[in-house]
Amino acid sequence: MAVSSRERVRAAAVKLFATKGFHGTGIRDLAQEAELSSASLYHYMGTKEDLLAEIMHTALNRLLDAAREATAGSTDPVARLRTLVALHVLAHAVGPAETRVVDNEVDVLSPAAREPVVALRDAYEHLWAAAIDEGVAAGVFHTAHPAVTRLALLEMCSGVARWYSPRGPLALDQLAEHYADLASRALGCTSPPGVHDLNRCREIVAKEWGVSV
Amino acid sequence: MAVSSRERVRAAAVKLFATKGFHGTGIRDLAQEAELSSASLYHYMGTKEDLLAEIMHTALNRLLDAAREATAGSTDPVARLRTLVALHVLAHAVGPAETRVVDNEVDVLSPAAREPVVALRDAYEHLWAAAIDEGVAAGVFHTAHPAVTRLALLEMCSGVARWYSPRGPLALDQLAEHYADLASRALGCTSPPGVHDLNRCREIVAKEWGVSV
DNA sequence: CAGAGGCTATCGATCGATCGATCGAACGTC
DNA sequence: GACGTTCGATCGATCGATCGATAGCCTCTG
Repeated sequence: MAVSSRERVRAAAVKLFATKGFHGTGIRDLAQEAELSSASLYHYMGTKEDLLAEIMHTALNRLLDAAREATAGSTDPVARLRTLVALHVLAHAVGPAETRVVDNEVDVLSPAAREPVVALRDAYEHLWAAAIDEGVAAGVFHTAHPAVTRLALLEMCSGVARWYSPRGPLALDQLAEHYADLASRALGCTSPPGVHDLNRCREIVAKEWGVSV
Repeated sequence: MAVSSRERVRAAAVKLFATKGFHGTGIRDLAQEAELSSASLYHYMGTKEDLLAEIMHTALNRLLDAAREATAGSTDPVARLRTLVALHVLAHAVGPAETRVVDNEVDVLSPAAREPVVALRDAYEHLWAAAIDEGVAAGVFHTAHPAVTRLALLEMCSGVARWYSPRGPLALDQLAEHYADLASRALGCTSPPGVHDLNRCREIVAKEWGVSV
């Protein structure tokens, strides 16, 4: 067997939840996509909501781990933020389905299931907040409302998952670099682009997401 | 009767579609929110999908009309783009529910119902594209990939509907101005902020959305 | 080595609940 | 009596989930 049933169920859920939404995806849709009976589905998952929550956990943990690894050891706030932007954009470009599920379906979780997911998201956003705040404190970023700017940039970068196509004219590394430039400029960054290691981001994405970038 | 049943049905749909999603909202949920029986709902709508499509049409037409009115007569691309950004942000801040429905539920429409909605959205985005392209041609904007930058800025501004709260520390006009600054900077705008008339945007939003801004 | 027992993976059939939608009837107003 | 508005009752379809059963495989035992 090339891929296990467990993996097929997960892949089916990511694909269908992303395109049709959680409530728009039926158990029978899932079963058909995974090439299993609807009864067999329950051998690999708890409830439909459990399946959604599990997808969100793995996706957010992967993003958080990747972000920590990519910025580890970097003290320059400008380079760190550019790295965070590039990684975020790459992740959303190579795994748009998973990302859309995480971004759009959080509200369908029950409060008990939502809480740890939101905590993971907050931990991730804290990396951005720290880089921005340090840059402002160091005088390399200039923004009147750092928290608002952080949200604006995050939304800007997450939007990539809603429109990017690998068949478009832009290669992945150009896309990531362009977004890093947009973010730097929006933050009023006066210093030169600096050396943030885009190749390191590509390697991490390739490793964590299991794709060639 | 303070508000007509027709208005209550529409308001209920906007609220519930925004918070629970189209497929997550049942006919009976709609009826309860509108204080009507589920049978009476059908006196004011066609199918549930018709109701969704009608909401999207009115919302997008309003945004498109407001954008055209706000930028009418303005020849300066910088001022025009700042106006578009400010208007977009204000609209998403005062009507987040309607906006989220338009942004998140387009895919649930059948192809026949989706087509005119997408056409409206394309017409609106064309206003942005024209302002950006003219600014690049005039040498006041500097961006290597204008189309990508347009998408990035649109996503950034639409994101406001996902987090803004009127109880936050930022007033609406500060928010709009801040986003105009972010967009100008991201576009590599070198000229001074210029005179884009934020008050005009506020008046248009107040008129079209029926709220005090 | 035979075979009993248990474990994993799968299924068809079916459960009660809810879905979107429709019907005929009753209400009040002109 | 015609019209606009509302409703209770109910339709067939589909929902998420569970049931008991089966087929294949591994392990332990005599």
